Amino acid sequence: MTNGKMNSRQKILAAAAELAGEVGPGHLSLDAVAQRAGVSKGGLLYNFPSKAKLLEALVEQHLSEFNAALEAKEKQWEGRPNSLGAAYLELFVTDLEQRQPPPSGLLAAMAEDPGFLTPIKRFNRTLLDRLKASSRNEANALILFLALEGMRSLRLFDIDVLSPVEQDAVIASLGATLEKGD
Amino acid sequence: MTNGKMNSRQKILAAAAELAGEVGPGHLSLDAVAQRAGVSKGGLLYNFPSKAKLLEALVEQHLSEFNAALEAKEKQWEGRPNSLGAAYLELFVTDLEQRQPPPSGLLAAMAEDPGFLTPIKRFNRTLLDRLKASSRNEANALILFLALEGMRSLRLFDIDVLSPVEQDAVIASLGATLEKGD
DNA sequence: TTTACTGTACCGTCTGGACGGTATTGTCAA
DNA sequence: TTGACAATACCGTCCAGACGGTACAGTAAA
Repeated sequence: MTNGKMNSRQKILAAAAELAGEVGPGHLSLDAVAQRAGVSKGGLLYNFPSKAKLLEALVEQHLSEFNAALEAKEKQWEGRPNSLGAAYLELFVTDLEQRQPPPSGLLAAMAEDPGFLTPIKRFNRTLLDRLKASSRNEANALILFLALEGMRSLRLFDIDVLSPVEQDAVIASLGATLEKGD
Repeated sequence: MTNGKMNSRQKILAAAAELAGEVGPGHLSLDAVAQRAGVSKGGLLYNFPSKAKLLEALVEQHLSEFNAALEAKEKQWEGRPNSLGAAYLELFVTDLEQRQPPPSGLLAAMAEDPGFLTPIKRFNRTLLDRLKASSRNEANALILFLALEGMRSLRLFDIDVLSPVEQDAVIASLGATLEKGD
């Protein structure tokens, strides 16, 4: 489990995500990733046989990290009504507090081929279904989902226009709707 | 205004947006754009001296088209409270009905350099300010903005997960909030 | 004569990826 | 215990092609 391979893969993935943010999503090159990861190009291609596989892994990693964080938050709200909605909302709050850098790896994958985002589509669909199932008011579940998706995309593009005060207002308002039992 | 230059420019812009959707945002090449537009490469570079200028124009075009459409809708709702919010919402409805293709040009610009999106940031900020000003409930204005932004980004990435029924529910719910005078 | 191109040739650079090595560790029969 | 070989995890180099951009001569309309 804790073999050398894991380590190299992780370093490469991290380097790729980091570089994507620096050079622009469409300018991620294998050479640069290898260099940043402290690995030769041959080594990179050993771990990821093609650029496509690397980008695919970048999307997968983002998804699994997001999912893990969401499940962790959900446990904290266990039992309460609409724990998923609360967890999803809470995840955003902590993300904002911790000033997480935007997941530029996603943009790099999309620049290469939007098809790389289909796993995200699937994930979002099941997330939305679960959100609807655990809420009494369907429209509110949809709007919660969309509003957070909106914030997410604004941050992803680095064109976030909401002030911290406004962000708090949005979160408070969505949270209030949640607590009314919807 | 309707001189020959405009025509070539328009053809090039249209070809670029079209191609970006076909080959992927990060694979837009000047050669291919020129060919698609029925223009020589020299001609393309005569109209847009560099790739950066072309992408810049792509973003500008999108913005001005969006703005024009929004102003047109706003006139229809003139006088009524929160006419801007209603217009913005309505714009989405007609966009959905007409099954407008996603503006892939934006993605191509972003793939090259996210900085190309700063005009959109400015636009969004003023839009949000106006939305807040014309609404009595600030939080509702923010959520309207974000929810529509969410739908927009999902469509942009072509990972829209909402069924038509769900879309209608969202629009109806946002519209109802609007009519309550918020 | 100017404007708005066309057409072609070309240059320098970057990129994905193939390929042939190599060091280390593991396996296993004699 | 040892010698033969195999698998793992890389390294370093090379290359064909694509790309942005330049240069320049020609042309047809206004």
